[in-house]
Amino acid sequence: MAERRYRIGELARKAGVTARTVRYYEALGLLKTQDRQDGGQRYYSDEDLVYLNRILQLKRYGLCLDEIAEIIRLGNEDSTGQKRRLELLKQYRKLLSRELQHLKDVKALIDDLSWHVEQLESVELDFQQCPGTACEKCEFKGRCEFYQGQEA
Amino acid sequence: MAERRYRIGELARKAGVTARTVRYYEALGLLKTQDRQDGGQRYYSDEDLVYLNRILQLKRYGLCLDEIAEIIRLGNEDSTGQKRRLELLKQYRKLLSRELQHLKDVKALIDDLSWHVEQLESVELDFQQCPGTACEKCEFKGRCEFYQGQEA
DNA sequence: TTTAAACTTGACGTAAAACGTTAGCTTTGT
DNA sequence: ACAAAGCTAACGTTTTACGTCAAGTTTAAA
Repeated sequence: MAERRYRIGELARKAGVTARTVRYYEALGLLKTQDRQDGGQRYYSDEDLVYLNRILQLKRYGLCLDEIAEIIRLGNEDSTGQKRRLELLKQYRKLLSRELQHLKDVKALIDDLSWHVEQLESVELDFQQCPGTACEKCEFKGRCEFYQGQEA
Repeated sequence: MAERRYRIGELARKAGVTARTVRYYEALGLLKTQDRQDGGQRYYSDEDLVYLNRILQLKRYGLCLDEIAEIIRLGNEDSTGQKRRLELLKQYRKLLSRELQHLKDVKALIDDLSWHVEQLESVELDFQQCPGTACEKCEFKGRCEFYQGQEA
């Protein structure tokens, strides 16, 4: 494994993005800004490629660039002490709990749609009649959050 | 439960949105466009409120207005026959499988971040050094997707 | 050495999403 | 009667993640 060095175009190609994207990420603080040749062109290593791929992975996970930048920023500031490390952990945990919440939401949606599909299969009701006049005789009435609290 | 009738402002207030939003939803085909008074003002029933709330719920679940519109549109066309009902079911199932995929992604993210938190707690590595030069001696090397396939 | 390809910064453009915000006029409730 | 609430039409806004010139410079290859 020779330590190859890439210019921006090749790096981008290898990661499946454009050079513009790489510069954009650099501007946001996601990628390093040093390591220029005399001419001023950017040079990258395999390590940088791996780093970029990691960023793209986090993006695929659904994080926006801002959130990724925050993670990286906190990590960078962490080179000296332990105090910031704890801060980073705190951020991670925040992200984690947010995503756990998200997971709960998605589960709720799936549950909801599954229920709806069941209803469609049982032919009796559909979204347009439910909730509404059909509520009274609906066998799922008990679990309908809209039917509840309509008294007030 | 008297059949109360609301004008747009009150409906919006009850649902926690603005009148603009209601008109916007109507324009997108999410809400009915009939039932105007002679003067041309919109009038709504409790049923409409429930309907609007249902839309907002789907939004909270993470669906965009376009997707919600699609669901409603399919349902509306379904008033006559059974053929379209099957189409609607297909759409639902598509949505369901998409969200199941999403759920997998979120789980992967949580798994990934949990792992990272563990690493931070065990002090040895962090995001900035990983992956990179530390890879060789990394105990998690086996599960690192970046370390793999760097041979080519 | 000479070019064409690739790179540089800077700046403006874009595209979708989901409304916000006038403007000018009409309708409705007290 | 008159303010509050509605109406349509149309342009504005914010965010995100880049795309796309433009005009000049560097690098790799012949």
